[in-house]
Amino acid sequence: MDILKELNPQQKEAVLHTEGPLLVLAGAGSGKTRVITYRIAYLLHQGILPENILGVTFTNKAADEMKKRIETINNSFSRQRLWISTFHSACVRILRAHLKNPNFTIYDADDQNSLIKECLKELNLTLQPKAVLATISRAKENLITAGKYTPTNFFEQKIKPLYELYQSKLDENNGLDFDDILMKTVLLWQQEPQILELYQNRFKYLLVDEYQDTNYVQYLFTKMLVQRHNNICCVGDDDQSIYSFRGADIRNILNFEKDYKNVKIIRLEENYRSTEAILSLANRVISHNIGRKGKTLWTRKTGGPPVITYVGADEHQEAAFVTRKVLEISGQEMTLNNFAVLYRVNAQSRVLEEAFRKAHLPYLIIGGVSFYGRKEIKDILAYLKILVNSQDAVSLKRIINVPARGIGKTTIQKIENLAREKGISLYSALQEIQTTEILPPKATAAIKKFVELMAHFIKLKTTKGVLELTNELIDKTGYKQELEELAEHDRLDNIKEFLISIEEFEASNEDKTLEAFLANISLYTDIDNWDDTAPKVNLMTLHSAKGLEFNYVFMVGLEEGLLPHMNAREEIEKEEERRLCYVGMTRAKKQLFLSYAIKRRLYSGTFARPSRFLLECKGRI
DNA sequence: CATGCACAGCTTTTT
DNA sequence: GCTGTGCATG
Repeated sequence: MDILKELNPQQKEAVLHTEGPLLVLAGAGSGKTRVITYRIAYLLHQGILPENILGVTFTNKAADEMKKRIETINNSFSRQRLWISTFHSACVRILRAHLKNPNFTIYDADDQNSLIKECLKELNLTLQPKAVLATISRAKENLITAGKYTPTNFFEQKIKPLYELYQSKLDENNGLDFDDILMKTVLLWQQEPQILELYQNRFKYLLVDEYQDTNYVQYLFTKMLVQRHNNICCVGDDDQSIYSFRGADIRNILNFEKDYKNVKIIRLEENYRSTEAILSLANRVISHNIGRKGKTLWTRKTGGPPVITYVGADEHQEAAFVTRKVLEISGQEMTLNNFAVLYRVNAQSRVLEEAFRKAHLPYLIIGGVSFYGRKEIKDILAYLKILVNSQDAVSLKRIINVPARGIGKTTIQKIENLAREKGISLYSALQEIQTTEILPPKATAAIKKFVELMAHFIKLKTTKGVLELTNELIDKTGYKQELEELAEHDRLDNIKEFLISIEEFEASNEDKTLEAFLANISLYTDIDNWDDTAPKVNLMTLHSAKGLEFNYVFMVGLEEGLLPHMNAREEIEKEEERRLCYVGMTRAKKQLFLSYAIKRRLYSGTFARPSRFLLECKGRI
């Protein structure tokens, strides 16, 4: 097979070792994606059917790219039958196939927030929604359902009833949060072994990317799945584990040898991305961490322009430095998409934006408030979600009076009361309440009009596609008109963009139903649609930068308190900050710039001391 | 029901 | 120090 010539000995070994558990410890820029794609291409070449392979990645973007790359190597297989997807997408597919009520709504962070606030109100508690949700999320990641949740301290005692109420509301709404998607899949497999068997038999070969960032449910998912055929290939890098705050457990990769028998371990240590100047510095920083699997990256790209450190008087000077350098280098040879500015917290982007705008440098912020997180998009999506799942009260309450149609807070309260009394959904209560005299005539008329409007859309849904339906929706609800009257051009543009994304969905997916569209869109984020060829400087957090590479990388705000962040107090947390720093540094191909400011106004504090990670490079820059 | 003001909250977040 | 949220007022 010709393609094997394009691999180095270790990569080739990883591709050819198809039977039995395999752990590939792949350093930054060592051709990890190449190994996975070639491995799948090789399996297909060996006559393995596409439906017998499951590849799991962490982003849709990675999944899409992988699929494309496999096709360029080998395009004689059925794209439909090969599953390369995120954990969540795979689980949604499984749940949609086996759940009694498959038209569930996926609740994002925003929806979760509304729901937990309701719960806090009902139980008369004043905890931080964020803290509550984080605790519930941690529980779900560890497969602890509300019923099984046993408090061990005062805080958790307060959480218990909240978790129970929150979950019962989710169930009533037929809504699943992101954690439910994973937890319910594994629970389904535990409760109905014949369903698990179905998938065990189907997926003879499992590949998991970014294994260092899997949490307990994801770990279980993979472990249960491979029990029959035992062909699991996990690829990851313990030095790039940066999501422990989301439940990622580095032990999954560190204990791989104990979890599976006859494990083969292959290290990929040749870095094809960065120059020696960059890599030696990164190696130096990460060597300060203990408890590593241990590997040292090397590169053939000896020398290279030195890593440059810049000290600014304040954050504005720092931003000016970045702008100046970008202009200087881009003027000579490089288009702007070759540049990235990486920071620890999103709040740092503002100063940079100002500087870029002043210099007329086009830039693009990745992450932050996502496109699908925008109010106008979420509103439209809420309408669509109700059409699929009328039990979804969160979405219903979101748009019942958007645009304003005379259904106020008291009215909604009365409808909610009726729904609770009769034990029916909020949507059913809308119909029910019209036959009573609970509401004043004006409100009843407004409800009637709203219900008729929704009924119209529900009927339309059976005959029209998603695009036509949505077009009519923004029109008939008066949503578009309102934005036009308020001259909200940005929002109108966003809606136009949303309509384009529907067109793209209809063009590229076989299942063009609204159900499929919603399931798909809930699992997509900005980075998945990111056009990395547009001539713009990329701005993003260090976290968002994982898996990406740029010729020129600027890491800004290398100060104690920012990187490592002040909230990372424990030593293990400091080590994760160091890994974050390592991830940032290893994104650079040609040249790396490190900077900090002597004085920085962020929130109300001032940071002053250079980051310890800079000091750890000492003697090298 | 819309607007304004006060006040909380502020790390990262592939899904 | 800034921004989004939530309640009170008109």
